[in-house]
Amino acid sequence: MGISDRKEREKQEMRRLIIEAAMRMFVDEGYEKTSIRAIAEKIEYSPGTIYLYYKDKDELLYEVQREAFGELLKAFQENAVSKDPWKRLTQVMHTYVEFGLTHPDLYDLMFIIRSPMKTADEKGGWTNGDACFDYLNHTIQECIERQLIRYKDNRVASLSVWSLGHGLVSLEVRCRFKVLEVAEGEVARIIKASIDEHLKLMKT
Amino acid sequence: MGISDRKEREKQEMRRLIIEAAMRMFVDEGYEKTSIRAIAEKIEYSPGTIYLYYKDKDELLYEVQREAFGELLKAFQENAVSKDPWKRLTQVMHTYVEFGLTHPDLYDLMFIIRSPMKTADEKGGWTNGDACFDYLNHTIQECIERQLIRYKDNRVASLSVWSLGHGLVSLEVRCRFKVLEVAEGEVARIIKASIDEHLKLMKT
DNA sequence: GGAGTTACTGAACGCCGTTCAGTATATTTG
DNA sequence: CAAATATACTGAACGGCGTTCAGTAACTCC
Repeated sequence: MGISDRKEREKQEMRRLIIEAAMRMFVDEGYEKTSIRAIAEKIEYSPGTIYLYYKDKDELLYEVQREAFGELLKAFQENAVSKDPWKRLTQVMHTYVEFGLTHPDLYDLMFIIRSPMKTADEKGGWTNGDACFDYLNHTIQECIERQLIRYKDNRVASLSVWSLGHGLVSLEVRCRFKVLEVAEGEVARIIKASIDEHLKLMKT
Repeated sequence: MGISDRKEREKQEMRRLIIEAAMRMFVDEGYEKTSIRAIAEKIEYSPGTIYLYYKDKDELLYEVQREAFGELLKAFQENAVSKDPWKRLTQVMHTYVEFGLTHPDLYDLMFIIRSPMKTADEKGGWTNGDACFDYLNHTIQECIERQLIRYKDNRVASLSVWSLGHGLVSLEVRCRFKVLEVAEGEVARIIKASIDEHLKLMKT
């Protein structure tokens, strides 16, 4: 039956129309400041229409989150591909931080925004998020197996490395490095130095 | 003139009444979810009254932030007082993380909430925040001077250590460690292990 | 062509932060 | 003391928000 195919296609197109407008506006203005009404106006539909395609504003967030994690994963797959797991680990770290500093509002809704995170819903609510973490995790596992780093416990190592990266990015994004009282460009330099230094410390 | 003294005193009492209600509610429910109306109702005044004492909701946040940083500083002064700078550094770290995990909503409005942070306003908008950072900073400086840690650069070391602590707390507070797929109590243990491991790595 | 389904609208609900004309109380002045 | 002024407070109102839903218009099917 061709008609219901078309209907399905149109439905998907509408979802894309909505989500693309939403993503652009989340990135430009941030999640909180973007109103459903504004998204509706942008795509030239009434506010109510959006609720025919997404349950609520949170669901828009999840969808955009999924896409954003997809982009981060892509960044890993493009910039962190060294055969040497140690080198790859440094690439992962720098890619992660670079991503966060370049797309602060995207980073925000991936890692900072207070989101229900719900349960780990079976239908992969955080699918790509997992994939990103796995990318780091596998790299670290390899490093441990070959004794390239001083950590013994996989989870402890992953947590440490991720937390350092996230701490650097999120403190910068939320302007908490003002206490340092150094020039803005300087901060980015120090952030990179922190990563390199930490990597050096953990190298065997 | 006794009357204007009393007036001044009453004004300060009113400010305290407001800020104490606000703080309790921010801690119980979070900043975003706490409405001016609800604060007003709690202290049995009308919403408009609050605006006679504080310019806007942000100013309530700043005030509570100041108090919260005061409490963190107090925690440092009580729990991180070892003469040995290396020991003191480990105490600072554990105190910081403990503080964050015990008072997640307070931590939230100190370090995570998107706040103008304005400029570093002369009248010490972040006074106690600075003091907390200095506490860490001085400890690290001492460690570097006595060559107790492998870091050479004061700022890099402070940034790294703080970022690790903040990363651990804020990822936990915002439920991003769900990807780890370990039991809840386990996470706290791994977090502490991460700190210890990192401290061990940086020790000379 | 008429019945039934689907897609969409936009007014309305109950929140929010914030403002401000109006009122009641307290103080100063004559 | 009474009148005039200053102070403290109220609560309705404004414009915004996310969300719902009765009503309408267009499309599909018999």
